[in-house]
Amino acid sequence: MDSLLVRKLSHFVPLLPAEIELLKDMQSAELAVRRHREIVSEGRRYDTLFVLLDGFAARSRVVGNGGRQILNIVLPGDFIGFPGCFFESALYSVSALTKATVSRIPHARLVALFDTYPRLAAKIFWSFSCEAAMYAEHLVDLGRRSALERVAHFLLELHARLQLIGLADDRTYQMPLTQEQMGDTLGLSVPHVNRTLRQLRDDDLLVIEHQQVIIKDLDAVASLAGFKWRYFQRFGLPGQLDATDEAKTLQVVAISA
Amino acid sequence: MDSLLVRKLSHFVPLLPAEIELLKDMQSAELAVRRHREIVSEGRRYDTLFVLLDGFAARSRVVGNGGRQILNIVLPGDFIGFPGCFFESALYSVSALTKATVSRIPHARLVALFDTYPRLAAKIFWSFSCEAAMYAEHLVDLGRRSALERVAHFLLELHARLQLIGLADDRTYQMPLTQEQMGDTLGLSVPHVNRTLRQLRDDDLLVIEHQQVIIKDLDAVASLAGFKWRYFQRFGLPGQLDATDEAKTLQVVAISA
DNA sequence: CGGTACATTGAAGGGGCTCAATCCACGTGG
DNA sequence: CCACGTGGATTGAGCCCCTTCAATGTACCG
Repeated sequence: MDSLLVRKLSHFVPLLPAEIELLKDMQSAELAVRRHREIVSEGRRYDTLFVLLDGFAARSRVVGNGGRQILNIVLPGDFIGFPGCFFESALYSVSALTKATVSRIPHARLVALFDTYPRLAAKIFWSFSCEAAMYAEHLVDLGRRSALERVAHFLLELHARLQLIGLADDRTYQMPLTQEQMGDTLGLSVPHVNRTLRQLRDDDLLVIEHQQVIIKDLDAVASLAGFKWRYFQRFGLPGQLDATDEAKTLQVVAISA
Repeated sequence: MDSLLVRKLSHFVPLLPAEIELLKDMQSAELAVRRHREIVSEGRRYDTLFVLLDGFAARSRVVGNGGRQILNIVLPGDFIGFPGCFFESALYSVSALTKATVSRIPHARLVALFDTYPRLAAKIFWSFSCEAAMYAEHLVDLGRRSALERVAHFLLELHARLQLIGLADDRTYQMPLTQEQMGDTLGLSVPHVNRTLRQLRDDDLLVIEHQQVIIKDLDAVASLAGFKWRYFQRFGLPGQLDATDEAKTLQVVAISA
């Protein structure tokens, strides 16, 4: 069975068999990370990319006055290291929200990929674009949506992302975040997150119990949140980078090598 | 003289002379865009990247209830098209805030770059990382900063970015945004932007008059806003991709090929 | 059994919004 | 040359969403 990384990437860009092999080959042995432990620390140098194989993690920044902003939630199959990994030192911390396992991809391997297998490098970078699009969506959330819309939108996005990797079924999924962590991602205080969840529950739209999200009325929640699929659409690359075009790809590799 | 694009890119990653030539060559003739005109429209397919050569532009999204969120301000030398250009249809609109001129880079040229000149492609993608980092910073703004901090931080960031391309001097720069546009980027209402600017003025920290920002007390504003350079640092690629180290670079290619 | 982590609820206050009026600079046509 | 229209800045009054502070409840764990 394919790894979650492969499964997620192929949702966006078709992967050649050789590329799947290469992805597998690039990763180190699995590495266990304990809950609350930092995988990447803000301000520190680091020269490896990670892939989250299992568990939840959060990319975050602490701000002067003691507050904290979670930039995004990292799910299994996601890369850890963009965009910070391209700077002198990490711009943000990434810490495990649950027990997690990761594998490492040495930075040098990624760089080398540009020479040896540019098309795979391109595909990986495209997945980074997807991540940037999620940031942008999050921006709209914080800038222009009410607390109710934010919470609803957040939970729907998580649902959609988890479904993509087979970790959520139709209406429910496990969601290990505390209300404090939700508040930190949505720019809300803990009590208000709580009240907002209560309202969703009272309105029979959505319940969280025992870390399980149960969406009672998907359409209503989606319309309340203004949720659209957007960045989950497939990439649009007419003809190019297409898995059915293997001959051409291999030829290119030969030339550039 | 080098173009602004080259000048900006070289701040982050060293460019080889051949790469500079190539960048120049990839761009179409200049294209004039009138104020308020959309360069890219949300939801529409489009298959070219743009480079903003002159003027200001904004990447934005309209939300259900009539509001609008500006995701970031596009300055001369910036690419237009990330991350939206990698999706079926544009995720956001980009519209000119002033009279502007752009040049086009056909999407196909960029894709081809991965085969013909992967290292330049890599550098361009690295500049996209920088953009993603700005999104993240903007997230912290909206999530965890007060109106006063937001406005101050925003104006300092613009100042720093404009200095990078030689469009701002020590303490002043031209800033063509209306208060409404500032409000749309900072998630604030027009009256409140106004009151906040007034406060900055009353405290002798910063003035805007005739579309000119005058920073009276840079240190005070910076500390108020918690402004740090962060994503303006150079990229940290020890040895690799370094223009002064071409021999080693080639060696890496040879090994990994 | 006490301790810790987290959820829940209440009361009070404030930061920022909405609504609305006014002002100002500028361009345009009569 | 002036009247008018328009886009934008400015200011005020009232209110509401969300925060802060604080207390209580509850599950789990050593």
